[in-house]
Amino acid sequence: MPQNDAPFLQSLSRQKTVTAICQAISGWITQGVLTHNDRLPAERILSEQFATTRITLREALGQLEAQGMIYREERRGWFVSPPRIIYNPLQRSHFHAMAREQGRKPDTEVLDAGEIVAPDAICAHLDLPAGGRVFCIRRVRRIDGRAVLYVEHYLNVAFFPAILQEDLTSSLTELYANRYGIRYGKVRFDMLPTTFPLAASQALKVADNSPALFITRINRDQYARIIDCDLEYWRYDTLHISVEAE
Amino acid sequence: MPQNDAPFLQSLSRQKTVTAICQAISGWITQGVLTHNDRLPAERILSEQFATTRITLREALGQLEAQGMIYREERRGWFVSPPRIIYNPLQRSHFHAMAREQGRKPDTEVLDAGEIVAPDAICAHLDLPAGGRVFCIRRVRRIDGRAVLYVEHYLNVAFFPAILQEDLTSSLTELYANRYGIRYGKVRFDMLPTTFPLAASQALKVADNSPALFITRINRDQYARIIDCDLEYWRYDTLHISVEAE
DNA sequence: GAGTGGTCTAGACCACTGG
DNA sequence: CAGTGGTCTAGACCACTCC
Repeated sequence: MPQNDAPFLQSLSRQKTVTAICQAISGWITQGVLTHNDRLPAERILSEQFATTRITLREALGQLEAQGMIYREERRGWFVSPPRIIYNPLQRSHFHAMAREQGRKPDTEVLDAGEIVAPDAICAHLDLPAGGRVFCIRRVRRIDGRAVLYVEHYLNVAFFPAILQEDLTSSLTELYANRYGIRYGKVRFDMLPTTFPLAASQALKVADNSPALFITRINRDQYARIIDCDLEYWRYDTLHISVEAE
Repeated sequence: MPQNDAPFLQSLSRQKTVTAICQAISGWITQGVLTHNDRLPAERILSEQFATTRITLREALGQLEAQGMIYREERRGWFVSPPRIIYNPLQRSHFHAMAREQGRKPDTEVLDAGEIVAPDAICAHLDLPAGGRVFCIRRVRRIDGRAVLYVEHYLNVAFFPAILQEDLTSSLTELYANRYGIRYGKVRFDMLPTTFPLAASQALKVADNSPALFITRINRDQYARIIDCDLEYWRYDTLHISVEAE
């Protein structure tokens, strides 16, 4: 029997099984059969529906994932991606305000926070001598309950005495302004698509090979002093970067 | 026979076959056994070397691809990724200069160029009434011989009479300045990770499901008039975006 | 025409989630 | 503990590239 004989949808168009599955599932999504954060049927069910194997079905799911149409949660299943968040990394970061302005529900969890000897890369970013000390705050941030961002903040200790005693679940931007009189000035950011490092994939409960958007922000205050830097790992289907120059 | 009995490297550490393969191959690359744009051995050879199946081997290659460590050319094989290009989308685009400054060899091919009725999305970007006419230039750009960017330029016809008669393989930026006295001013750009559309994947000869970085730039001139927009599709392992605010 | 990657089949066991 | 996704086996044919 030729391999491509029967499978679903191919009676009409001579296309690949994987393509046919992608079109069918994205049709469900665009036509509203499935909506944001809905869970897809189990892989075995789907592979049966499409008269194919799980391997082939997973190939199709992987492509929809790459398009940002669906996402997966480790060992829990596949879900329909919600709309992307519009993010301007040049603006003074304000995760909660940004999310709320776009009609979404933000949430922040502090994984841990402490004073540490800065890794060399961080010293370079913050213009500190090697072996300098920094506050390190690791947080997970959610949109509508879905963990989308793992971030490590490294703060120059000189500017923020006793900040670890503060409530770190809210906006650092506000804390800087209200408690220390420090406002964000110039920002530099670097961004590259890659995969999650282990710490991030565990915190976000995604497969450790999932694609991610890695963004480094180096922030200065109103006097152009480097005050902190952020290493941000975003689920890569959550963001729409939008930047307007001055 | 238990599935995980023999495969390569697992005698020492109890890790997944896929992980072991990824580590081995990335070791070859970091240790210089393979360098930029070198071709990897055939999949069948590799799967034999690692005592596994092609499916499993391809899973590993897919992960290295997601990390940006290797890339593939449709039906030709797998290759070691060269270093990323550093790109600041806020700067007046200048592909050739950018590449040369970073010690790379740029190259541009014009696929086609003509005057067309602008799609609605383009009219919105250029602030034109629906059905407005634009020049459309489609190009493929290479770095060190590797096709990395498929771009569609849409120019407001009012600003660039007879531009289609010019040499379009070189920099549009220079052409604008030298021939029309138009310089880039403010830029807006939007960026989202997704996959290549068909036209782009064919032009770049990549699998049509490959991940891509989709960047839209809307460019104004020195008088803040919108003069053109670019739809850029980059191989996503080629770029390191770096932006410094004013 | 030989060899390569692209696609697909038809199963299996394991580790974890969630009731 | 049932069910799910994660991982893996051992093959096969096709379409294309390159010699």
